[in-house]
Amino acid sequence: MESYQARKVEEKWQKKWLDGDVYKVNLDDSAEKYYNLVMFPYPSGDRLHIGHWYNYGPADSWGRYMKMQGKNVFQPMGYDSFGLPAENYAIKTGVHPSESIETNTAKMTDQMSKIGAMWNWEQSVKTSDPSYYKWTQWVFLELFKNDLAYKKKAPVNWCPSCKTVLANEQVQNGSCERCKSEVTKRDLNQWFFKISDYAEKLLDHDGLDWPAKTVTMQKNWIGRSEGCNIHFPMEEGEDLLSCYTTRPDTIYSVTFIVMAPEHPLVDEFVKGTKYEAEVEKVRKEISKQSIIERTSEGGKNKLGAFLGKYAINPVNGRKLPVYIANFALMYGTGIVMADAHDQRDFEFANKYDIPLEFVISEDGSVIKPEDFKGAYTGDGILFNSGGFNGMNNREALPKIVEFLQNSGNGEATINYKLRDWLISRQRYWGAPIPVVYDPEGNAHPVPEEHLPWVLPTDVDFKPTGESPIANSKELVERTEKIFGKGWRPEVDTMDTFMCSSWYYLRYLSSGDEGKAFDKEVMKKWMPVDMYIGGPEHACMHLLYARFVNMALHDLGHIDFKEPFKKLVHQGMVTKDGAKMSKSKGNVVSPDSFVEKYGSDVFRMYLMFMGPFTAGGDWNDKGITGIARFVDKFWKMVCTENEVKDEKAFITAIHKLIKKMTRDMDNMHYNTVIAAMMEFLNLIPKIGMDEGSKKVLARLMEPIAPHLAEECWEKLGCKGSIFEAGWPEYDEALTVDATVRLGVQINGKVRGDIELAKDASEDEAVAAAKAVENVMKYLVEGEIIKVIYVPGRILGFVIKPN
RNA sequence: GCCCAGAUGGCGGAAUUGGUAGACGCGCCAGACUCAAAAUCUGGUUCCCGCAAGGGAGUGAGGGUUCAAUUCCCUCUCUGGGCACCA
Repeated sequence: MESYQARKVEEKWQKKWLDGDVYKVNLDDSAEKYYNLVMFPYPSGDRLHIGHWYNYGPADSWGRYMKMQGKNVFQPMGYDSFGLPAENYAIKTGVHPSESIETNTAKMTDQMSKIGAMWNWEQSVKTSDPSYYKWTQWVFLELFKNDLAYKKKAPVNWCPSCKTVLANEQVQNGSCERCKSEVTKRDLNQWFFKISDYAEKLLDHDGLDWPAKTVTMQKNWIGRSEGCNIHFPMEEGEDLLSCYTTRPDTIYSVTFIVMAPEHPLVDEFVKGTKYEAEVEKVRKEISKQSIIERTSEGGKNKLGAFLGKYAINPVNGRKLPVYIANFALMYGTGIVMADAHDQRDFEFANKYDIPLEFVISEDGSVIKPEDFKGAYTGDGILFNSGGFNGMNNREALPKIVEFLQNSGNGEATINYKLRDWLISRQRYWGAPIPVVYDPEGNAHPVPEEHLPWVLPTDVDFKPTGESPIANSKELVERTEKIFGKGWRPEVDTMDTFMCSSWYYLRYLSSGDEGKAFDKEVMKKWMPVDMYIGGPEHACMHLLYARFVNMALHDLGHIDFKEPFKKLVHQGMVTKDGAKMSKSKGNVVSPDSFVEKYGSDVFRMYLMFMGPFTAGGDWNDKGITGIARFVDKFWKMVCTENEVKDEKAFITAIHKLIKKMTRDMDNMHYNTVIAAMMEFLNLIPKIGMDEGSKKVLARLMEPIAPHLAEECWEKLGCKGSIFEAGWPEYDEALTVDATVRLGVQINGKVRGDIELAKDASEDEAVAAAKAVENVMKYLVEGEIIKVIYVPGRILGFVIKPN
């Protein structure tokens, strides 16, 4: 018998699928909709790597499983084609990105079709197409017009290698998320989105079926903290220093104040005084510190300077010297009350000889900082705290807030770590920010009729740190022609995360150039039912997309708040337990394996390696097991066979459907495949029924689509396998007539017995006593307890004689 | 430092609500076919003792609850991920 010819078969079906309309979607179909979305790739010139396959293969299997259940599945695919990868590739090869994007996406589309996935290419998008970024610009303008976008001069993250600014989310451990270079700070005039306005809404994940870990990561990133602003009057003058604290219970211990070096009041305080020179010097030193030095690692090196001013503690009148300090950030109010109950303050005070006082101790007895090596950060009983003496500090906390509030010296406040989203980029290959400036320098939106506000081509796109399109004559001429002499265009482009924050809506427009998206179609199709992609996007893309979606909702454009109902992250494929990387030289390239075994086998082996969300370890030889299985399956279909044991066969097939259904529901593809293997191993014993071959083919459809179709055809079936759908099982038929169960004596297995599934305890005990090895132990003592769990276990507890 | 996830044979990994640990696959061993090899097929394969029947140990380490623990509780070690001077 001929072995399964994977390549020939797959080529045949891929052609049929591309030419036919089985996989085309009718968005108006009345069947239950299912929006199955995978994070789209950026197009590179390279072949698909194993990560692509691990993402797209199993995701397609999920879509097929939904389609087998009769749902109208929408499974689009497109390209995140603006951005650094495409631009860097263009710089390297000298080919203009707009050209390389065309060739690379065409190549990639071809490869992705060879996975044998049912992508809806008719609804594809490319974020760098003017017909797409026209609407990205429209979204920007909607935010701008509604006060959710603004331009501001601020110290921002700068990547010296990428020569552009980065959003906070793109800085990881002080390094650029993309190129790993160390990020520095620069004062620049940049565009921001007010994502911080949405902090509270973004914290709410109710109704979302997301991994708990991702939700936690977003919550930590947003960083809500409840505290209190306390106002300290200056010794001289009218200024009030407002300090944010989560520990108002330590207010009586405050002995000094620290301010962020960037705080605008610092200049006011030292200008023209004898402290100015020293403060300037220290500030310069701090500004030279990298983010890492100033934050995590620099924790040991406290640095600051006295401003020559004093504030007054409103609760006890103490005179508090005011300092700048490197550890004080522009978070909260940028001013911090400092005391001996905080480790950082404690270290700073020791370095600069500032007095310290405790107000909390374990039992309320008076303790002195001089007797301690570090801060007292624990809880306890208050002392030297006016009317709050003797109280537990945590119980006193709300009362102190109330006291401050009543005396006008403070109020409860909530702070978030989430900062506004910086979207300007000083790079060429991105959507131009659709803003122009009048001769006075005021920003104006480019009216919608002039969208797309196209990216000029008459520039050198190599990054210099200045925006490349600043040198475009065409852009300036265009601006002056439309708006008048002296008007100037914005020359920064948008963060590509902006492009990808709404693409799932654009897919549903079917490329309509007249509007961003179709309200009616969206009403039916959104939110996305299943979103599959890497966990690295937890605090970037997934946060931005939720924000943009919520903003569009609040502006009345769409009627759903959350874009992604269910989210799943695929795991990582490793080689010998290690991350694959070019530098380690342990990268597995899919091509040769796909060439040799076919796409079904390759996809199935990836799914077989481990649970989808956990990933797995690639083994060059392991894939042969799947190849053998596919061949075995094909031969089983081609061989005439008959059932040898009717009862056992029926039970086995119903059990198989049940197990595969349950494991498919949970994306446990590894055990789905194992179940089918087990069934095939059973056939020599129980036989195989001709009619049931069709059932097996249907079960294989999601995980090995080419093979399934070929078998379907071979078995003489007409029409799409999807019309037959996913097989159903009868629960009553999944139960074996007899069960084998272990017999335990004092917790140790001493034998096993075969019983009718509903055997009584007496029958079970009788059967057990017939087992010689069981009896051997039973006679050694007196049975004091029998545990019988039908179908599971029979246990004896005996007391030795 | 804080938070989360995990640790099971030579390897990847299975194990409904606590109920015969090691499914399935790789690898390995033996056999069949072959002049031979590959491919394929059959059997075996957690470790230790034993010809076998069987016994002992065993799911990162140590304790606990239970007739029974990979599963529940406590302590610890290691690995991966995230956050990190956020007052």
